[in-house]
Amino acid sequence: MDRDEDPSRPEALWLDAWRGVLFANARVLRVADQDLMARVGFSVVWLDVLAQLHDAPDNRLRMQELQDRSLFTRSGITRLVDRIEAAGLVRREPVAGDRRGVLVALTPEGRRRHQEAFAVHLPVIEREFGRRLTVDQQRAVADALAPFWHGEGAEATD
Amino acid sequence: MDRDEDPSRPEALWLDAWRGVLFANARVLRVADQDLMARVGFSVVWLDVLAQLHDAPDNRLRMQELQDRSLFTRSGITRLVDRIEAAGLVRREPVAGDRRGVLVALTPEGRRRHQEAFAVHLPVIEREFGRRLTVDQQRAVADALAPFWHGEGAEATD
DNA sequence: CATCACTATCTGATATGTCAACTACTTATG
DNA sequence: CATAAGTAGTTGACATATCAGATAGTGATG
Repeated sequence: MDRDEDPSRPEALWLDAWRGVLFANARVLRVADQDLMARVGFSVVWLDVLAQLHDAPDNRLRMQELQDRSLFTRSGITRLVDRIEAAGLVRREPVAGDRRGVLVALTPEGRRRHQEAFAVHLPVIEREFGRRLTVDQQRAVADALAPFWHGEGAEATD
Repeated sequence: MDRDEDPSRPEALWLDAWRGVLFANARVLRVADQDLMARVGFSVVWLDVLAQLHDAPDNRLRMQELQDRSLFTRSGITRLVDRIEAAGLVRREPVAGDRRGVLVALTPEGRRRHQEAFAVHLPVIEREFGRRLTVDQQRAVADALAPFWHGEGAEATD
């Protein structure tokens, strides 16, 4: 990892990149979250859970898997699922062969609401985020930040 | 890290970029927050407030200004300041000429702790974020996301 | 100077998320 | 099998965030 760093502003580059991430995240998420809440009735946190289940085989995931794919703690997931279940969008089911475990399954209603929310949410992200970047920038950001969601402990020390 | 760029999904690019922002933000922030909490005794939310005051003229801001500038807290400034004040890092002062308003001022102790926290925090961000990107990637991300903090669409419709 | 509309901040009720302990089940070991 | 160690998920106590008023001060109007 030998790279020459500009002696005049040695840290400015990664610090500016970090600041960009911080601000982009905060600004876009605030708008998108409020929009989603107003138009669909739940937040991006719920949408994330529904999306994970939507993408999962058979629309089902164990609590543990849901946690790995999210940024919540174990108990946080428990309570989050409690609420989404109370709203009828997911359902808890036993796991065949392991009576400790719990499967979280998307209900038909959950699938419907997910599609609706996704359709509403995507254009907002595009408008608030995507449109402000050129295609080259989109690619650059996607590539640069991919390690953060692909592998957890993935050292991207090229 | 060659990602499959399927031409059948034209939106995948900015969506992947957004996902990167989302995850990078959350993952890095989580580590940095825990580190800061363990080593300095307060969270990045506090650091954010102290930093805003540090950068402000005369190390003072009104509640309203603090709220507008804070990245991490959209509301609830009153209670946040309550806690930071109870810890002795800031102090509430009356505003000359407007008895409704409140000025939040950094105390000497607050200034000291801010410097300490900042010195601890920066290297963590570099390790968790900066080091995972090449210099070219740092530059690309910084350039692409600059609009989000150079107060462009910064109108908070809160 | 009474009153109305507006602004700045605070407060109570409630929602959300965390940590540490807990229950229930599984697996390994003798 | 007994039992101990490990795993999956939940719960209670607590910290913090959020929303809807409440409170107090300002400025304009007649």
